[in-house]
Amino acid sequence: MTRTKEPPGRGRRPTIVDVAAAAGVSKSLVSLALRGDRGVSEATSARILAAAERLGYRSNTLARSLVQGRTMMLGVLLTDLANPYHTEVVAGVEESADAEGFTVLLAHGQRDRARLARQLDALLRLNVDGVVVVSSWLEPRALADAAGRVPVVMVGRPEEFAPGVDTVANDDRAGAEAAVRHLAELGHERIAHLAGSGRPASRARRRGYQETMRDLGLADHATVREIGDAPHGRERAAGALLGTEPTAVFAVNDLAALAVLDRAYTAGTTGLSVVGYDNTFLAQTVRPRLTSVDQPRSVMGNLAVRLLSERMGGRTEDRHEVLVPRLVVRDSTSPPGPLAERGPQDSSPSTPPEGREGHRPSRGRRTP
Amino acid sequence: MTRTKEPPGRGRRPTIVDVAAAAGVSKSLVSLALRGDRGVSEATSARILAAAERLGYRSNTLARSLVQGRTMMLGVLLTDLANPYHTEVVAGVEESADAEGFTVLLAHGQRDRARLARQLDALLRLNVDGVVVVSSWLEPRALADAAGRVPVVMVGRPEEFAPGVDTVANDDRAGAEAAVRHLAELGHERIAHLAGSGRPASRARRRGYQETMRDLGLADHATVREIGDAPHGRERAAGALLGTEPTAVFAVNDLAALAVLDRAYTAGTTGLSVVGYDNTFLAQTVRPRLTSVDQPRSVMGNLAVRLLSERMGGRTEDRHEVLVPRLVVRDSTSPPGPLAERGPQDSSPSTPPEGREGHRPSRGRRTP
DNA sequence: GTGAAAGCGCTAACAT
DNA sequence: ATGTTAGCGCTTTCAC
Repeated sequence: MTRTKEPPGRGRRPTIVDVAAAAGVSKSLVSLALRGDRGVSEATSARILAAAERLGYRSNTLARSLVQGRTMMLGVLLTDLANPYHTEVVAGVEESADAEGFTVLLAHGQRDRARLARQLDALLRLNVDGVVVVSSWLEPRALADAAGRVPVVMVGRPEEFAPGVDTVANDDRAGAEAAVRHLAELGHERIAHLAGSGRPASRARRRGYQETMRDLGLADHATVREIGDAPHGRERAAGALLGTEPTAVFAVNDLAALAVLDRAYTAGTTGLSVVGYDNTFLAQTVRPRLTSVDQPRSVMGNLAVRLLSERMGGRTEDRHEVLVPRLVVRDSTSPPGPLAERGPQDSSPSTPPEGREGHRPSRGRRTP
Repeated sequence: MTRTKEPPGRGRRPTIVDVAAAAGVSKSLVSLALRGDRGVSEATSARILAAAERLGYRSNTLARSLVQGRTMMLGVLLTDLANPYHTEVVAGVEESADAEGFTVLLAHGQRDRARLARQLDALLRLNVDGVVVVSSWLEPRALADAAGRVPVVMVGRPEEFAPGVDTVANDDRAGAEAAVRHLAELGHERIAHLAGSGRPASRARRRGYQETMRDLGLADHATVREIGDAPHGRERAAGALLGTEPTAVFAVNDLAALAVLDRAYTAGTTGLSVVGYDNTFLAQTVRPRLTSVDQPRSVMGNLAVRLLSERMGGRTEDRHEVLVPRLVVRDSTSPPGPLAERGPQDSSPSTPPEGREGHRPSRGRRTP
């Protein structure tokens, strides 16, 4: 029996049944017409659409998803909203998701494993059709667990590969190597490294630094300081590193690079070269503009969605994509020597202050 | 009849019915036990929980929400993921939402009105219980529309108040005034303004600038350049502004302030004072550290959630909260004169390089 | 071309 | 304390 149980007054939102009543048809027809199923006569279809419009009808995603068993939603779980690296990956995800007709929902877990797990759970309960995890903080266990229910891809370097979870990462080792080689080519020998703590990506960069120093015969000059958890850990470690009197520093990321420049400035040190990592917008915003290793963030986001669709399409073997980073050279690196400090120099607004490229991007792929 | 229609094999996720079958009880009992309803005997409850655990059961939010008529989800719609001002507001929203048991879903609309509207629509179709819009780009029309279905609060200065929509904003006029007065107190007279284009917040800051200049008897020195839409619009406008030879600049936001410093540096200008707005982390990251007007972002986020709960609690009159910003003084402002340039100076890591406060935060409230 | 009926997974009366 | 029954709003056979 198709009827309205109460006048569709303020508060109750119109349902398909209300539209049906208003148009004088059955609710099945409304459902069909609304999704443009041809097989509904022009006339009725028009009548139905008009009624829907008039009532301000909007489909209830919950109800539809419940019956269809899929939501056309992709969940993105991220650790750090404040990190431009992460948000640019998200932009890539959104771009591809849009193209495939998915709606993207973001969940933010902070740097808190428990919270991250809760947010992931919330996404799963919502029955998103796939999840992109932009974080290496989530425990492999939780990740694998989620992958048992829905396609999951993680962007970033995992502590260990979780079965069923695809990954997209950049080659941190190669990025570190490019940074160190750039400095060595400029003539630096005393190249120090300001390292991150613990996370897999940091470790890989550090390893890349050390191996490259060794390969270049500069192993004796290798010096590492690790950023601690304490407040101002970055500045403190940077200060300690400068105490060893390097002529150049490869920093684990752009913020660390800024801390080095900050300490150098404070100490009156001059002519120090610094390379960052991630090539966030900071790198082109601060003075001196930062030489930095760029990861192809939006490509990584695109790729994540592609991997998800492949899984939905039935792929079962795990896939681990590794993209090649490229060095972007700007003003924070120059040959060693006390004269290296730069004075004012024009970079007119009509010539965008972009860096010269070092490496060309390319892609590696491997399937264990 | 409680039975499983097919073996809960790989692929089909276990439902409450599966758990019921496994525990040998009815599905209602499972529902009750799962939500810890006392009124279920210890023994059965334990049996049910065990079965659920064993099957890896997780409730289906879709189904629950459909019947309950609410989702315990809050939607946050934001314009610009890359803007730290926005993300810090979001952090405030998350904090309060967590405390009230809501899950927060973020939707990202870019700076695109159409996309923004689509994302809002997606949130509504999901039946979120409330929406926080962190953006002043969405059309008042769409906003009011949404407010007709669910509580909506917008954070930011609206083009016009949309009926049914609460707002939370900072007093841009007062912030601008604080900035200009600070510069005047330092002895500046030739204080110029690098203005934003169009948006209500920019307009209010510009007005604040002009009125304060007038009040200080400096109207004759008031000079404004507006940032255009062209690429490098910021740098171009900053350059033009410097052409008028001000001794100080009040910039519409931190990025604009950086553009001014950049142009000044390039031109070899020395001793220029610059004040930014928003006090993003950039302000304390770059050299010189930026004097900037701070908005109480997390408080704004908290407040947004409070307004939402009030609406859910039945409030019907609109509410428009206006928070008072405060000036944070750092190194980019000093008395006028060519000698004002700063050399290296210690700010040891043990003394956090925080700014001295100008104004104290406080709160205004108004209900039309 | 259109309508009736069954159900998605869950909760919430209402029985027993 | 436990089971039965009716939906939530929608899609989807399957008749007419």
